[in-house]
Amino acid sequence: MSTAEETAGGEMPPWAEVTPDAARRLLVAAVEAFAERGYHATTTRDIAGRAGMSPAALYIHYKTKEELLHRISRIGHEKALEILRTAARGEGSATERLADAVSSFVRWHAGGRTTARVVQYELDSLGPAARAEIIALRRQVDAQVRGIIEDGVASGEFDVPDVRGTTLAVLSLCIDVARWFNVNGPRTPDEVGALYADLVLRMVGAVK
Amino acid sequence: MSTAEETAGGEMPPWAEVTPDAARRLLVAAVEAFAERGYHATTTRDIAGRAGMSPAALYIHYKTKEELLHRISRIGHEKALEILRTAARGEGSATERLADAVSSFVRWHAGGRTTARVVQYELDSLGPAARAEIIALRRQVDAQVRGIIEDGVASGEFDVPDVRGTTLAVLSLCIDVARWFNVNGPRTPDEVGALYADLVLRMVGAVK
DNA sequence: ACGCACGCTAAGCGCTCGCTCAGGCTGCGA
DNA sequence: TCGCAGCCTGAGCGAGCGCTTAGCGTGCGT
Repeated sequence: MSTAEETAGGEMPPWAEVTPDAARRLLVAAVEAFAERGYHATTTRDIAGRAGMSPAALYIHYKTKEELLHRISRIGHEKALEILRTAARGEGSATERLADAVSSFVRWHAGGRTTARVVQYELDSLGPAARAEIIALRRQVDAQVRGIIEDGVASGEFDVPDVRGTTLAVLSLCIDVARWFNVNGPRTPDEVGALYADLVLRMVGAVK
Repeated sequence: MSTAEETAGGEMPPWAEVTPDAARRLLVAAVEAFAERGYHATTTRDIAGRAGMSPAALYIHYKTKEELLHRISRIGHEKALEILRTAARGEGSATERLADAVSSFVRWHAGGRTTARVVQYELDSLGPAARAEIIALRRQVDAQVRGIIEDGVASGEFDVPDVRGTTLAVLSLCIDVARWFNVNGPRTPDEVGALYADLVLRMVGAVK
């Protein structure tokens, strides 16, 4: 029940692109199970059970357990990339775009912590081919943030001696939210997003 | 061979307190295996094999596979806490002590990435009792960093609106190093430590 | 010289894993 | 009305898991 609320409330229209309905229910169940226990500690019986099906039903919609993780990871990374791209292509100053990127990226990690956890921490559970595909998406994620920071440096808004290192730190800060954020804790995703946007602007030396 | 070098070079005198010799070899093997594959994906046969022993030998020195993780996690957290306590009790200004704390904490996560990974990311694989013990250690870790930041605010060195949130962010930044740091990458643990210390001083508004 | 305690191994137990397969519902077109 | 296609289940396979047990070799005290 609390899990259902979290998933429904935290993520916008989650996994709407996954069809048919039974395949989506299995995928949502897998996201919850992977986030709670980790990929390797989750059994196919557990996933099927959460979706109200028998273990065999899973294999009608997915070839293997790993295919489930691959699908989740790809869709999740595409969503994350879309969030950052939207912020990076915004019309404001580099300062405004960086604050927007960080706050929305953090909100996604906090609000959709279930999904974000799987996406960010189960990369090594994928096979070589799937992992390579996801790593390529991550490089695009990095490029979005680096682009904004480079813009700010060029316009004189930011003072950043090490652009690549600072980009890494900014992303690192956002991603780690998925590790520690607690839905029942004292902070809302919005609050953490605002706090982190402020901290990141300080990191890049924005005058604000 | 590269694993042996990493362990020997990255961590100072690693696990010297673990005796007898066979128990230490098993524990070191477990750290490597857990870091590479994760706790649940690691088999007792794999651990014993890396230590050059038969699977049964493990159970002479440890009651269960989980006891190995518990021991690793406790020793690792104690080491991390010791690093931060040393920095927090230093004699310099809050600015100097915070820079010292961050750079040494980051160096530990980068240089001993193998250990740090297990310590920071396998908490949920422990049973309730062991997990509670480790969480208590983590609260002490948090208290060290928060103490330095409070000192800096009190002395007027720092400008921090949200001390608890900023403490969280500082620790978060350091801990995530264990996720992304690559021993064969372009940065040394020292370089990352220096960069991150600088970024954190910016986050707390230190004049420097 | 000898016995015994200790550290270790070979073998394997009971169990659960990911995954398969034969068959049974159910709804829709003809 | 009936056949057939698409989903789904019950039962279970082979494999590998954590862990146990019986017994072997070695070194040390006496």
